[in-house]
Amino acid sequence: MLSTPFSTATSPCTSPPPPITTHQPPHSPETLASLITTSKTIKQLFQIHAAVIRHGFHNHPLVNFKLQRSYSSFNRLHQSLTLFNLTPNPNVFFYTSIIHSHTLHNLHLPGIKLYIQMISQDINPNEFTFSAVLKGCPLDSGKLIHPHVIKLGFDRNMHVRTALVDVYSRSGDLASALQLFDTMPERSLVSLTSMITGYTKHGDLVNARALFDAMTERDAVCWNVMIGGYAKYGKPTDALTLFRKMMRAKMNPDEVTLVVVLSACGQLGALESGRWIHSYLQNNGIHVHMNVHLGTALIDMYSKCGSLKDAQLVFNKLKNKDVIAYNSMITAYAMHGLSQEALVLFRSMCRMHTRPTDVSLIGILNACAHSGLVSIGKGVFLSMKVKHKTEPTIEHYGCMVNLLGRAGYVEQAYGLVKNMKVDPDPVIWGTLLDSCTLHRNVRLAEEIVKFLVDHNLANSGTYILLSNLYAATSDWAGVARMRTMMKDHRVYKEPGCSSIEVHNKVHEFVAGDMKHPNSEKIYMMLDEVNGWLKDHGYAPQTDIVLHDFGKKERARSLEVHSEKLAIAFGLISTEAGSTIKIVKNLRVCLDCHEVSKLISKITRRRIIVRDRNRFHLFEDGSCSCGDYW
DNA sequence: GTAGGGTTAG
Repeated sequence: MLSTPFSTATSPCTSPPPPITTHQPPHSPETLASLITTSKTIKQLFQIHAAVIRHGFHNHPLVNFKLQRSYSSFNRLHQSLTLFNLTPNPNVFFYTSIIHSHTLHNLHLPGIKLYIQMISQDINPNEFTFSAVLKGCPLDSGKLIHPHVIKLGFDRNMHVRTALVDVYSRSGDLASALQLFDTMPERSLVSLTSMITGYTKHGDLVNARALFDAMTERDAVCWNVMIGGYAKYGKPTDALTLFRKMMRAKMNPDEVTLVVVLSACGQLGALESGRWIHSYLQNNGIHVHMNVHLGTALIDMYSKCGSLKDAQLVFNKLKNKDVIAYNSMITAYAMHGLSQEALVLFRSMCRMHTRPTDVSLIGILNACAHSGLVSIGKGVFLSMKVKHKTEPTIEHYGCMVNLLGRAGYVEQAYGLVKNMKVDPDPVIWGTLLDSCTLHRNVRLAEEIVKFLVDHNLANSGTYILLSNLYAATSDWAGVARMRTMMKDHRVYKEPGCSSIEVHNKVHEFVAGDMKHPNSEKIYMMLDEVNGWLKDHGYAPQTDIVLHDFGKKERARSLEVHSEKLAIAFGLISTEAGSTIKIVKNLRVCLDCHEVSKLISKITRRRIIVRDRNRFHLFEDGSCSCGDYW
């Protein structure tokens, strides 16, 4: 235990201060001030602070100021604030610095309170103060401070103006942001980046890209914003394309670039590209195990690309694991159906005094859902409030509804939805209807759909799910009714889409796709596969199709599900015996699941499919999900 | 002596 100058201000310091090598008289305020600035560890700072007190310089303005700043830079905001409060008549420097420290810790409201305190003490803020208080501050506070900026004439200052642009653009008031941006005395790289960030944060990638393309100079930060924008808004292919452009432009990627690119790789299931980044890190002397951001991004990428082993390797080597790193690994186990491993890791995380967050609990509940661990899941859910001090959110309820519904307790799940403290959302109704389909519970499904329609809560998913249920029970008249209703309400089914990465390139397929350059060969392969399946006595399952086709046509439409096209392409374009990895946007359908099992047996290939919810590893005729998904 | 833009988990 370190003795700090705060707890033992008058007790002797146990270790001597570092040797003094300047020609300043020993322990002059100037020497101490420069020692504070150069201290490398919090321990050194404590020692110097003790020396300051011993020599009676604790009221020296410069020394005091530097101590305040240093504590803050070592993440000791509390100590920094104590010093500030002990400072008699703090001037604008003290105020600006302590406000900035709060801002950096995302404590905007206390920062704004200090700003108000400063004004009430008749200390005039300057351009530095405004930059500090506006950085990252919420829109309503920003709007209150904006007139002060104008009144004191700092709105032409580059830093202050940029901070204002940032306040508005971050909060989505892009019109105000743009107005401030367009009337700037001059644009800077930073102000442009802030504007681009505003666009990307609100999904306007087109305007963001237009500004980005028009830039005359670019640094890593603005590349990161643009690439990250694509990654976040479901355009991972564009993110990777832009990243390659960045490399061609000889701009060195930094840690943030690689984190967002890894996220894009994960979304795409682009393992080869992800591995390339991992090698890049190793070749450039970046120690992944020392960097929790990159480590976590790699865990997430490997897990989403189906390489759980690699995710575990990175996780095990990772030093200073934080809750996000744990959550990534717990989620990885859950997605791969390894529920016990997820639970074990969760418990060991709690033992290491890392407090679980709502995401950890979502991970655990999903892990239970993927293995039908009903009573464990119920236990976790009930303990959330007491043990983990977390109020269940709609997402936790969603997990529980999924867990109960999948396991066959559909009525219990419905009861939970009716009695929960939060308003049900379309996702939770969808989950419930999905369970009705799985367990062929037409009566409850119709009751739910009637409720949704009566309360104006029905959406495209509602009709699709009920339609699937009618199809599953061969009620083709019901399917037809749904189709008419969907046409009347102009709702369309989200098209199924599967992708596969071959030789560093991602190929996408939608159902019945003929657009791929190798289409002819793919369909020939598919015919061959269908022949094998027939030889193995497989009859296509015709009950999950949405369309009211005749039996033969229904079989035909199943044959060309996007997933089968991707597998067929994988079979013709990868080495015999190698693993085929598919990523798809919807859940695996029953027929594709059966077919994948058989193909894995017939071709002796491992097939890994990542669907909307989890992984399926098909090997030698069976699936890692144990047919429970 | 004080200032503006970017990061990971569901």
